[in-house]
Amino acid sequence: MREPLPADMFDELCPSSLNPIRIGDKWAPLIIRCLEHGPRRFSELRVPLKRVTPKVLTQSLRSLERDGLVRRTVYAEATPHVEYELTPLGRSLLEPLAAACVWTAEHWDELLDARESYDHAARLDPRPSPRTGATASRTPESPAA
Amino acid sequence: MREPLPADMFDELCPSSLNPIRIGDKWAPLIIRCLEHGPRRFSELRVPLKRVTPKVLTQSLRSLERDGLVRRTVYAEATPHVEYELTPLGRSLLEPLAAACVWTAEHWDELLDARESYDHAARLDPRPSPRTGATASRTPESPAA
DNA sequence: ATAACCGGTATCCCGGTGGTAACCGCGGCG
DNA sequence: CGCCGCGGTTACCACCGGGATACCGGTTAT
Repeated sequence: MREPLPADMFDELCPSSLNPIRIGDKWAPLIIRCLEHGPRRFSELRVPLKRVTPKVLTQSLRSLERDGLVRRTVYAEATPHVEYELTPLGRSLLEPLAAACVWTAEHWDELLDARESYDHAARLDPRPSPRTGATASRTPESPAA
Repeated sequence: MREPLPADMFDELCPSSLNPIRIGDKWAPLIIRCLEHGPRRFSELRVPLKRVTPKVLTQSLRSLERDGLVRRTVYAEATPHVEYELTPLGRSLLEPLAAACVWTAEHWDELLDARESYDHAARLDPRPSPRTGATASRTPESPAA
């Protein structure tokens, strides 16, 4: 809980942006998962989210704060700092978020295969004008070539 | 299944764009729900999705097709037409999609309240420079006024 | 012949998201 | 004193999603 977040928490190739199931803006789900096990400071979050610039991280955090999913607390003690943590409302998102992760884990390969074959077919058949790509099941029109 | 889709299937104020849980692009979840009970033709989909221009609807359908979630079939019979239907992979999305809908239904009010009070506070306190907005819990710095 | 329907495309445009880089005030510390 | 880390902010900019409008080629209906 207090141990620092691992810098490689998110795979470089993490397909969150390609994932059909999304929560909030581009980085919101990753932020939520970073906060899953307790409050975190801004600079702590920057470790696993090293691809996120401070501006964008601030934007995302503000948006989450606005939606009541994250609470921002300023500690003005000797060493002042800021902590972000999930509100109960934010915690309630963990469940559907986990469900989304499960779906992705289970079907990611299928989705990638589908994309690959779709793109492959599109390269072979750069749809002339009336889209002859997807062959009809009954009485297909004459295929190209 | 073969009865036409209701034109008012989606509320004018349907907050899908504000929903923190999203699937695919802006219209994808609505399209998926339109296809939930059987194949649909392009012009059938345009009825409930009347706010979606044909270009954008085509884009969304192509994207879903590319991801293997929707199958596009051209029937070149006497009266040629096109049908879209969910693939098994697309059907598997219905479950997390429903979970997302449940979450939104349960927490929509909380989220709206949070936004309202956040925006209200922001108007009262147009953050001067160092953000004094969120009061610290211990040893808060002197609040404005 | 002509009009309508179907399933889209083509073109233009606009706004928002997200990225880069630089800078900032504050406090602590060597 | 100067510098660093913290937690950002500001300015600028490129890209892309999405919207508006118009058009299109084929087929059927009138």
